[in-house]
Amino acid sequence: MSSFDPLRAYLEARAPFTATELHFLEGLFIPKTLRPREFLQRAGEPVRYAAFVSTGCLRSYVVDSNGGEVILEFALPNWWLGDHTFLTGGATCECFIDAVRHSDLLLFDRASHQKMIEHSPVFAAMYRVAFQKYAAAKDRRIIGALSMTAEDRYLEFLKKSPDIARQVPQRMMASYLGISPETLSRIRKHRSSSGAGSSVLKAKPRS
Amino acid sequence: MSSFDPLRAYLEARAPFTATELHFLEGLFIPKTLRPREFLQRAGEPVRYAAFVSTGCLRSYVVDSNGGEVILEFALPNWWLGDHTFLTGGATCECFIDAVRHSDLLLFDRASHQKMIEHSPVFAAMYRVAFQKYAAAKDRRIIGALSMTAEDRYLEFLKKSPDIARQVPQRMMASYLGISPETLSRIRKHRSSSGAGSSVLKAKPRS
DNA sequence: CGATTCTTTGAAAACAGTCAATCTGTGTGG
DNA sequence: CCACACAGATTGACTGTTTTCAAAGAATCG
Repeated sequence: MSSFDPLRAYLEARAPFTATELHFLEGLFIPKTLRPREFLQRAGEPVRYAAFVSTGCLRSYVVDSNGGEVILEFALPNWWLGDHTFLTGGATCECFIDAVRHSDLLLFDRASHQKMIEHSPVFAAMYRVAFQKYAAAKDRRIIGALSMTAEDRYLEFLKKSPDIARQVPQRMMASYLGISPETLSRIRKHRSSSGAGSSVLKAKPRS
Repeated sequence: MSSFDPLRAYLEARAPFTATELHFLEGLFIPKTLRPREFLQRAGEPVRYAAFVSTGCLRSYVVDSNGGEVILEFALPNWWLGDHTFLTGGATCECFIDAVRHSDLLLFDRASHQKMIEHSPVFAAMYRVAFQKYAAAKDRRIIGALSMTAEDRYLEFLKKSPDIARQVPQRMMASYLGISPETLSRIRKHRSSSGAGSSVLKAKPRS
């Protein structure tokens, strides 16, 4: 029983890694446990690690000019997570990363990541595929943020990420969707009362 | 004088390619010219090509459920452009790509792209760096779309992409920013008349 | 020119945010 | 076990931004 097991399973499910490669890769990851609300990194700190999530749930977020948190992404088991400057060589983190709940991670630094890419073509190919899917998902999120109403974004989120919706507080879901907690609360109320109408918060029953 | 020259210059500026490598790469690209409004691809068509832009200006966009266009990105000379399903193996295009003005492109298909990555480690590394920067830019756009007002998004766009702002119609800029053409027109009017009142980027004496 | 297409403008309505108060559940210490 | 504190969620009233619809005014291109 090793903390590397979840990542080994992840890798083996995606490409035919040899035992030698797996052993090589294992040596480059550093196990780390985070308690709820504990930080992996804060904005402004030097960029150190990115992580593979073995168990738990984390989030990355930035703080905007008004002091509000904007959640960039949530990470569940079998996801990769890091500051978006990690790969491109930025000196300091642009975002905060902390644990939503107790989480087990496997950390790696830039030098290790470089070694993985260079010494394991299989890993390089697999990582490229994962990264490309991730970029396509970002495009879809941009489209949603620019063209959909708050309610439709919420419904799509429930449909596409029910596993995340189940375990993060409503306040964080609102932040991820770019809406205020109050608005999300009203959307939910509207939907639970009036069956399943999609579009608007019409005619409030003024008692 | 070859249509490959702009791409050769792009590559040589970023990594030490050998003459052999360059010649190998050159053979994988197909020159193509697009007139204004001519399509490279339409949503629903099979995924065929992605492109390197030598000259001109293109855009990729999707059509949302209300029939409105949402522009995903503009591409200027020295940019790569393709459907976001190009790299991940989707069968059909999710977006439209057409030329904003007369443009010269170098097309490549998936098989060629695979060859570039596999046979030229230098190209693979360079492409990875470009792609990672591109993904980080997407994150910043998500943050902006979720947390900034229409006016601030417009101002940031002017600051970060003055070259694009100069050559695309206002209507398209609005679509890229996720606001209606009318709202963009009002923002511009408001700014030209009343000096420079902005909600966040106040008093920036740009001489 | 004439025909588009793009931009501007006005008025009304939809949509979402803010502020403030209340309600709910959870966990803590007495 | 209870009382309390605290954070999260809900609700109401209000404000402000953005969209929509409609029409008129530029600009562009064949």
